[in-house]
Amino acid sequence: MDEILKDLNTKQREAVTHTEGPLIIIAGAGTGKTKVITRRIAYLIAKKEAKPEEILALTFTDKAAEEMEERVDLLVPYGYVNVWISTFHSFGAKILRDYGLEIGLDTGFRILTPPEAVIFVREHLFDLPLSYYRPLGNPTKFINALVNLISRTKDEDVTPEEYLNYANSISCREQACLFPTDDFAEKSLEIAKCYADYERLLAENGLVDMAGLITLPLKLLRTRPNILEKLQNRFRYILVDEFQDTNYAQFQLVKLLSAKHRNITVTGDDDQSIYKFRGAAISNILSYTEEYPDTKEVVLKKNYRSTQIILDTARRLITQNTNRLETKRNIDKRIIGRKAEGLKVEHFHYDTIESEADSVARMIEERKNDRGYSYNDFAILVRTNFIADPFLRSLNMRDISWKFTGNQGLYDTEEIKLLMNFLHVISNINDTSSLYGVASSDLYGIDPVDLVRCIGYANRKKRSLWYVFSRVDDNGDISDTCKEKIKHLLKDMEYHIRLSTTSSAGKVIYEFLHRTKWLKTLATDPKNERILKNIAKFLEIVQRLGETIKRDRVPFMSSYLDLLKESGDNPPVAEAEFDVDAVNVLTVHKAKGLEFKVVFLASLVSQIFPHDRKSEQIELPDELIKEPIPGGDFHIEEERRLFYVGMTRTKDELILTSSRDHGGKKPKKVSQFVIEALDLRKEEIIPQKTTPLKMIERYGLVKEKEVDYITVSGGMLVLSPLQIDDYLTCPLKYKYIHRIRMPLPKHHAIIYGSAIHKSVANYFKLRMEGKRVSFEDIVRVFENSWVSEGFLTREHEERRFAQGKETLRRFFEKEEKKTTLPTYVEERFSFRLDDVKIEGRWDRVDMLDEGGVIIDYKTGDVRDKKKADTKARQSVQLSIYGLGYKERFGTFPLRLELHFLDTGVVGELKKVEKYTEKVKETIAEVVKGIREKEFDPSPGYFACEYCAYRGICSYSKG
DNA sequence: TTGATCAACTTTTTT
DNA sequence: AGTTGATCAA
Repeated sequence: MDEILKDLNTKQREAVTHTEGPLIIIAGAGTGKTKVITRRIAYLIAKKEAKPEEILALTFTDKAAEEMEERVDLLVPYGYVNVWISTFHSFGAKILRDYGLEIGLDTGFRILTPPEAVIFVREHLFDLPLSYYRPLGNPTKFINALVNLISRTKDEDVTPEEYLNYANSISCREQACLFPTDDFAEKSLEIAKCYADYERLLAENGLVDMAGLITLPLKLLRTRPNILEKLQNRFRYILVDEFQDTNYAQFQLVKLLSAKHRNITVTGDDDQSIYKFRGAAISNILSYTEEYPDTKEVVLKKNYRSTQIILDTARRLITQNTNRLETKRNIDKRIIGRKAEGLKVEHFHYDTIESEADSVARMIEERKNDRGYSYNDFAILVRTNFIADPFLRSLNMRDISWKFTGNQGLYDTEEIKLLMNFLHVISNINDTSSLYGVASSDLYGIDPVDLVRCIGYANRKKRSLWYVFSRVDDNGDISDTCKEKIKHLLKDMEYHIRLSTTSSAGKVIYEFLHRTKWLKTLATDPKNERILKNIAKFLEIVQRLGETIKRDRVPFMSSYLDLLKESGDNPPVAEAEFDVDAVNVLTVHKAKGLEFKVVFLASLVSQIFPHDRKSEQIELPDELIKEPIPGGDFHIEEERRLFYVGMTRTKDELILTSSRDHGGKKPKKVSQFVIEALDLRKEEIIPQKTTPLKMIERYGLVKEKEVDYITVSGGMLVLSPLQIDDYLTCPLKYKYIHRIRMPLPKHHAIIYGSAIHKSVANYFKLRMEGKRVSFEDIVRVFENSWVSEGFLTREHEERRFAQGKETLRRFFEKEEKKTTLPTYVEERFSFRLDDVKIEGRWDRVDMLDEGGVIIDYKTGDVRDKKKADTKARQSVQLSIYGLGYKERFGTFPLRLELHFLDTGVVGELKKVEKYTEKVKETIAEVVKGIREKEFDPSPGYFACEYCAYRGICSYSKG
């Protein structure tokens, strides 16, 4: 017993020794919360208040559960202790394994990770009652959002029935015109039905998703009183860690379980609630006393981590929030620091993000040398993973080792890309871009120039790269050494294709690693450890997937992996060894619960910290959220708590940094939180200028530009509007498509679009020849232009085809009513602009009395006029069409139009002159770029997401 | 005050 | 290919 109560302060002891009845421990940062909770468990056992198996302790992470268990083990004499310490989720899983049968659940159920849930929905996409949320032009568009929404809905303990009731009530109100329309009721109903069916499908397949690990036990306890009673009797004491991060459903579960003995202990800190985005209900902690009016309340105020000055500064910041226990319930949370004196919290503002990062690295070096710190004592905390990059680079420049926790992007590493390309080739030898990816890798080291020659050859012959490779002997342009390499590559691939018919995907990959001696090469240099780890991680994923899919063979595996990737799953890359002495770089979220001697809170500028709020693709309606919705600017308050968490990680010294120039056009402002915490006036913030010497030094580090081997012939350059558009999206993409002309598999949207186009054009041509056209004639053209390629499923293709017919019918009926015909259809135009020739084609031109109207037909899901107008204005192609008109007819066209055939919406561009003038400059820039062989990639979130060359482009983001 | 256009950013994480 | 806040012109 002495051991258990040893070196506890009064408040801690009070919390540990409390016996009967509810208890809340409000534990500010660094006040020894874990210590209290573990000692309390030991105390209850030692005092014989409860047997070990009568205690349930719930945490959020495996790590936290492990740590707690370890510490309890040390405190309790008889070694192995039967206390039930686990995460909420694994507790839920255990309950379901034991009693799931009672609610008709297959107790051999499998747990779906979120990406697996996405795959599951995608597999059953056409079994679900979707329409708006499954646009046929991009059926997978909302899958992620739907899975997220359902998960959030479950967090809020909202059942499918409740959602359905809600949707129906909206529908009633909408009909009574009490609600703004925008098909909200219809959409809600669709979601409600989809949610219900999703649940049914999961159950039928013996699956439980993450949120289900909470909601299904809830359902079980609510409908089976005998089981509820059994569990209530069993758990004499229940303890919940990090209570401010529990969601509504989790608290419901705990409440139910503890209803009998009412021995419920929760610990947490309202000021450290930072997981709103995954359902954390801060109201749980804020209104705990309302739920349990007889609760004992202990506030831990002695801090064992930070200096007083740091705590005071953090407090100045956090008291700006309104949703706090201190303000709501008048609790005094002022914490007393580890020591009274200490270093002031400093803020440094810099000119550029680079100089900010350099200075942080320099300060680390200085402190290490002067004060005997080791690298481990330092942490650089950032708001987003993305912003850590410049800091890592600066550390590299000074040869300071670092460990960066949480860099996502396993699928974006070169090694995994190569393996994915390899799997693609094994699945489909005619996948030219993937074969290109494998061939150009270091493993085979085929000369890029020869490779481009082969692709050119493939294009001329209209064959795949594989075809060209297999006849490489006939090709006089290719060097003999290269021919050998190509043959070697083909032999390898053939070997693995044969192997793949009898072996699992994991085995095939493993063989590939061996046969190419890649594994061996990597193992020779310890620097490659990270690459090896990444490969191991990838193999693990393949393994796990292999267990869950019907046939573990490469072709299936590779399409599942594509799906995983598409659905946004991108596991973190391997981390460095834990015990190396290195500076810690991590996000504030990841830093929660950790402490460091010296903390740099970096990149403290507006739009980054506080981060801009990003709304979900599909929002969970407020009405369905059961926790009281907090007032105040909730988003800012959450960010402020996050900032507070970051500050309170510090033991000795806290340094805040920010910088003005982040590479964009607009300068950044210092974060409002810095100003609040330090009570600064704006004029006190003067950026420190980068010295010219520093700037020059940095230039030395810029990677030399890759020499481009694509020739742009002198003289006349011929460009199409599409080419110009592609160049603007990404110069490298332009190079792939229009210079290398890398063949691509057909995308269903392209097949659909071109079939519609051909049908429409054909209709007009016949009409203009004076012929009568029946709807059947149009459909015949449509059918003949249709290619069965690239569709998700047979059903998708059929529906899309039917939709196309519908679109054409509407088009036909509309046009038949008109008395006028187009003046030109599919009319070619070309003009010269300085030394470039622009060649293009108008879909349709109508010469009206007032002037010409150029029409471009589009397929796509544009529903409202405003959006269509915006698209028209933003379309470079349309402006070029206008310029072409001016060049041919000498006058500007009256207007330019985009006709969205699927929806019947028309976007108009009326200020033709302005836009055609502007587009001239744009063209000039593109031409300059192409002439100067500027094919540097411009990777961006959207550009890359829809780029077909992601798999082979090393700059691709996401 | 409103609308058009530009520019920036596409999070944080657990099971 | 989507949204939002800022900024500028009308």
